[in-house]
Amino acid sequence: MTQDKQPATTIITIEDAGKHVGSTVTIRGWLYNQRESGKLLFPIFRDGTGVIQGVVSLKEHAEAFNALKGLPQESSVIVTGTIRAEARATGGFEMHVSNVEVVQRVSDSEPYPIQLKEHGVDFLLDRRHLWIRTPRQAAILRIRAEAELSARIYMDSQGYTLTDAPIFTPAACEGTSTLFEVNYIDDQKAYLTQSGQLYVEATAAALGKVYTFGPTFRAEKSKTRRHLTEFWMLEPEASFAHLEDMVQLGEGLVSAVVQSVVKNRTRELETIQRDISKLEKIVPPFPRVSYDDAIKVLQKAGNPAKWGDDFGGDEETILSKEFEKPVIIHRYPAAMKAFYMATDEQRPDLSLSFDMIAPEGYGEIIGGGERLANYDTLVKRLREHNLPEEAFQWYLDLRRYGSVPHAGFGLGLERTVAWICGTEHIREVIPFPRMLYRVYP
RNA sequence: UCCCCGGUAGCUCAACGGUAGAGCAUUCGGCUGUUAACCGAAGGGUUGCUAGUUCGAAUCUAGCCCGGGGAGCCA
Repeated sequence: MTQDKQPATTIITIEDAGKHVGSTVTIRGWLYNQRESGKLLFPIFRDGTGVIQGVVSLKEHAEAFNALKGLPQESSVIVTGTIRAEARATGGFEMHVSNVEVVQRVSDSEPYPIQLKEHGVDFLLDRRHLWIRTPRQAAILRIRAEAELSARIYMDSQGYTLTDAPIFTPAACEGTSTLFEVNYIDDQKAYLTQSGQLYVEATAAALGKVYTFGPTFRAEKSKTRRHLTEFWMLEPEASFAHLEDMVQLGEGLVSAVVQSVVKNRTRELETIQRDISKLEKIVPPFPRVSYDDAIKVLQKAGNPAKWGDDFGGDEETILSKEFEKPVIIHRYPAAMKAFYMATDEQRPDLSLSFDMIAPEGYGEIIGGGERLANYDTLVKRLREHNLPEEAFQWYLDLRRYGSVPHAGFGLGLERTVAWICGTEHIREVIPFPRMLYRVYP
């Protein structure tokens, strides 16, 4: 390793440029774009924290001018100059460049493929490793990071302990979704987890209030803007908790995440031109609608839904359009929910379940509810769902040894962040999306 | 798995039965305040693949491949 050359001036990040007006400073980054006007150049630099326009004249700084003239896009540079407030520059500041060190010059014969104009989705996804350099994508990834951080801070503040769930699992957690099968050691088969839920039920019985936060895999052949084959899920579980406890935790969590992004990532929200006023309204309580009532709302809106139907994208969109906040739909028919869901004592045809539907048509971001605590009922359900009982013996142990009422939910990180960012597609909110028919790069 | 839509220059698209084009990008030239700068010039194509219809196919037909959106399923 060779030591970087130490410039004589202070090294700053572009996001802090405004604090250095009048000073001569150094920025380390990349040439994002450049315009020419005779003996003036207007390079735009980016460093990951933002972009800033530079200006350099041949007359004043011939060496810097010649270093930048014709320099291909995305060449890496260390530039030194004076920061000035400048209304004509986007961002309000610009750097009068006096010195340029080219770290790596991009080849003229292989120019940087991503231009500042529009590209097709396929083209961009094939170059996702470069696409994330654009200001919009970088801002989205910072918002995702804020969402993850604030979610963990909130969960811990509520007394929940993070207990990581395994990625390799012996069998289906729910039996409904398609699993990725992998070869384990010595001809054994294992499956990539499709939910940490069963494991978090075990850790809840050990630690009380817990959650898991990690990747989840679904081999569903879903080709929509709301689906990934690999996505991140936060799953709380609490012993002695009931449906209403989880509804309150869910709205508290979602509100905390949204408000943290609004507060700490304002600049990024502006970069992606998100309407912040819509996010500021996301505070508890969220509207609650029973499944029974949701059917009535749908029928009123002219939707052909009838009792017993599950909600698809259209139905979710109709329901979410009724409110400015996420809406909680609770007590779905038991028949459409997973085998481990508890039922309502008053109405055995209903499950003690809830979904949270994001506003603006972003779909279900939370699904959860109260779990079946009774051993005999659970065994009966396993058989009804044709699930391999051997693989679930450890899970049944949780009902053999001190079973208690407990509840939890799963929050889909990408759908939540896609809604917060207002992105067209969920693939933009994860650094390297894994989708049906796409595992590159 | 099913249903729709698409595949033409590096990129975004036009041409819809009669010699394959534009803008951007690239290269060269011009310009001292540009905002996806602008002006001028040049290079750049086996129209996804394979058959077929036709005097003639980017264009019509069939099959296949690849991608996008949606349904089902789900976060």
